[in-house]
Amino acid sequence: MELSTRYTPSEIEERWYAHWEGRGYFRSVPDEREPFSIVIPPPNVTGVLHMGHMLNNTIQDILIRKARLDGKNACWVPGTDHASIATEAKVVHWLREEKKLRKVDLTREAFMDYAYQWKDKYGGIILHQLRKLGASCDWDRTAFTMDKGYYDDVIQVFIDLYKKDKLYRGLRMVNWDPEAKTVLSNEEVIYGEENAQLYHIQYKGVDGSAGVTIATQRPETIFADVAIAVNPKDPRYTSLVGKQVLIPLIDRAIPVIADDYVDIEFGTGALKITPAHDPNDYEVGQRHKLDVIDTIADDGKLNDKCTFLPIVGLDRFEARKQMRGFLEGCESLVKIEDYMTNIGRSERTNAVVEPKLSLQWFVKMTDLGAPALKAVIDEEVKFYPPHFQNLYRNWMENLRDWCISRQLWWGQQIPAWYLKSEGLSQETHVFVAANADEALLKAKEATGNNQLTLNDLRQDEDVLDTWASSWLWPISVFDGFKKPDGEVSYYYPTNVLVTGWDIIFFWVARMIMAGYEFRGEKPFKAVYFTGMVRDKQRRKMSKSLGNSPDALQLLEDFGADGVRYGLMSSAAAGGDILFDDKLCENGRNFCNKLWNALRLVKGWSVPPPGPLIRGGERISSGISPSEEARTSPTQMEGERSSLVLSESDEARTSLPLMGGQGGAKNALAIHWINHKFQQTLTQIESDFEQFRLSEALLGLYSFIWDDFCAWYLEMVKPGYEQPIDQETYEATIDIYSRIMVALHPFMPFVTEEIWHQLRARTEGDDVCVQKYPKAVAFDLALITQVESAKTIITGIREVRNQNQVKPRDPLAITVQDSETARALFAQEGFREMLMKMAVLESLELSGEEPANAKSFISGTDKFFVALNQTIDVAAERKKITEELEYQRGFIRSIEGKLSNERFVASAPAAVVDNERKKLADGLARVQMLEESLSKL
RNA sequence: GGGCGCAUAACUCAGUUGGUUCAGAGUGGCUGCCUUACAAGCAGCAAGUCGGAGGUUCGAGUCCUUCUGUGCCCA
Repeated sequence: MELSTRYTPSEIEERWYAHWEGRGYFRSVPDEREPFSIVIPPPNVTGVLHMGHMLNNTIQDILIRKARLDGKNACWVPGTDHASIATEAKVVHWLREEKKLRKVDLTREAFMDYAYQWKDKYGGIILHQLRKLGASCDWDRTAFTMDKGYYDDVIQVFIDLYKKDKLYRGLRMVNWDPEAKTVLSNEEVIYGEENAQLYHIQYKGVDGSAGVTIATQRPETIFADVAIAVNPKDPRYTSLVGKQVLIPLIDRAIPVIADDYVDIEFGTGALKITPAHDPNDYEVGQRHKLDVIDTIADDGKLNDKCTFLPIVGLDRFEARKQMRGFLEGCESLVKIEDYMTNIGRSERTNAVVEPKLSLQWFVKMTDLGAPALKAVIDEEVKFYPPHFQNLYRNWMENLRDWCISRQLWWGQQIPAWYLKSEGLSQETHVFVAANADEALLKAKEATGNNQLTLNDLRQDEDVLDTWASSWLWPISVFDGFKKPDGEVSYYYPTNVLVTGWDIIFFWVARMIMAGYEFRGEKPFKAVYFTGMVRDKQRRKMSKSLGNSPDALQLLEDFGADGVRYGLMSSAAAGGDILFDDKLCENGRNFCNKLWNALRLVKGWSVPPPGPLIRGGERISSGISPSEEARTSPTQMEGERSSLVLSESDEARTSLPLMGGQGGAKNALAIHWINHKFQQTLTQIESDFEQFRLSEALLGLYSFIWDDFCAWYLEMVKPGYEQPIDQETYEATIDIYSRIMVALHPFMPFVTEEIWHQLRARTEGDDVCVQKYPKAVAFDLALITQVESAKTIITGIREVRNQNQVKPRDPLAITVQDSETARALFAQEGFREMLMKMAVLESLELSGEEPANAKSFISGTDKFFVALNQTIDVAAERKKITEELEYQRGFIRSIEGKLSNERFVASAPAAVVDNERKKLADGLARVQMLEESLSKL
């Protein structure tokens, strides 16, 4: 079969994904195996796949696929978050555009019907997009934070917390989003430096004196002022404290008070106190028992409490503009100065947040926080990278109560009912219950009035903060609230959470709290924090900047494996990644490399069983192999070669080295690549344990590209139109297959395809469900030996390059006879390997230094490359002299170390021995260089 | 103001408990190759006082102090 020179991912990916899913490989049910579970950070149900998702989910998929290959019961639970504000906004927009309906004209029930319709039609697109990435989620478990069961869990938790007195309703200063007309949690407010103006306004004294000048950036709120505050230590104002001043334009008298909160340095040192519109002013107001005058309505417009009619009904920003004229008109405006300040904006709508006094539901955080903080400090829950502990601790030690009510419809409606009757304060008549009937029972009980009906009750209009549902995610997706002893006890705690550090407070911390509060146990053993994906200019990728590449287009252009490679190759845990298409290009090229290695191997012809063919050519030389190549073991028809026959890696690497059908060279190459693979696997195992996924991938990449393709395949590759021996062929297919398993977690599609191209496989023999190769002990000496061969070959190639000798022109090499050289060449296959890889016509070991040759040193051996050209003696002399300088310096530094008694006495013996060896090698090299120099 | 990071080649970044020839990778650059798997490729090469200064140590890119620059979080 002809294979294209390029790997074409598109149809291959679709086919394999369907195959995996069809065979139920991603399905997990509890069994006797060790579980390995991950719950997906649920993307917004409105979301579409972006770079952050791809990074995040690639990491999860790698971990899940690795666990699956390791024989664990891997379970990855997918799902979406109802994202109350974002989704409600989309639904409102959709109703307006498509249905010509306004939210205000709809009943709550009708709106919710439409919202669910919208969700079913447009929601969860992202889950389908994740399939294109290769995400091996158990789709049968797809969860949604507004599913009936999930909804009920959220309600039950609310009731539970209320019963435990960890939840209360109270009047507090909150962050109000006038655009979405809802309250926001502190975490939903984004602060940024913005240009603003500071208005210096004079408040005249009631006694006709000059009074005081204050500085404010919000002149439109002066009508809500209830006092002027100064610092008690401020000598400028001591005489004023206790006096009354007049608010400009309306001439309402307010007192001047003293409070430590006031910063003497800032502005004029006098501060207007507006408890309704500033959290700090609210605190001051509380301390001094001042009134609260709320002059701004829910929509951000000024209300009639201003008592200054010209600006009533104006938006707060418009009012601010007009205030300038009004203040100038009454000669109260002293000056306006520009300054930079932090402005808080709504994460969702970008509207400037309005501090507002409001009656909301809060979760008490102190009790919840303590075990959650301890868990992380004690590394019960381990953070990767660990420094996020500090960020977490910083926040957890300064917890404020969590405002969980939102003035929206899309979400879990707060299960609290109030008695409608006038005159009763809502606070004293709140009934928290699972449903209206229960609430009614409670109401009757509490009031002693059995005549009450459902009509007398009113349910709280608000819904819960989205995070007040997603903090239950790791428990609820396993139905852990209703069946605490069910499968949740198998999967929980989950193994690892993979998420961006930007939601460490929103979500991670709260999940840990919920875990301990509702199950008495952590929700996950480890948290892997991903960095942010940024563009080349280091900007965060965002829709508004338009700098985020289209995720689907990337998958289309480079293939899922290519994109996965691109994201992972530069994604150390916690570090931001500067995304560049180039990275995906590397990934695509890597797929292509793998593909072409396949083409090479598939192109080999294997002769039918019969007389053995000796693959390694023997060229007579002065070197005699340590012993005659042993013949390969007798083989049964159809049995795999001795070099590959065993299923266990242990046996594979402990085989004696001997020449097989492919000769000593191929035998050496096969052994070497197998041992090198073990070495790579050992590293990968440790990388995985520490979540060093990027290192694991790069390790595999260089093993495959350099060791396997550039060296191994070139070593065993037969000559043009030559067949390959059975043994080498089998060994190659075998190692190639195992490499595909090792790479599969990172690049699932291309590895599955190649796995099937390499051999005819029986139904169900898929790479996706193999056993991950287990690292066993490897022979470092053997690896080092072949490394020396590589160094020598590179040395010869360099001489070639420098002297314009064509790669295909055979060269004659002389090796300076020495003990070390003899030892090297005693290795069977070593010489043949050099002959082939360096393209040599002869290789002699000799005591004589050949004339007219270029020399180089590798290790402590000296090689002469015969050239049919005159040697530039001066240039050669210069080169050798430079090298000599370097080597002498090298020796001096080692001698320095070794002559230091304290070094010799305190450093470990191995280190000292190694220094001695380095010194001896250095001296040998110096001697050789000096010889060369004298002969020139 | 409090806290947390980062600074290594032209660029983007690795570098694990301090110790092998440890100063690395990829990209870019340079030289030469259309070599029968791959030009999305092959062979080779050059570039760094590991931000500055001090300290601990037999030994520091790695640990400590400090300075400078820079980014982020919280207030």
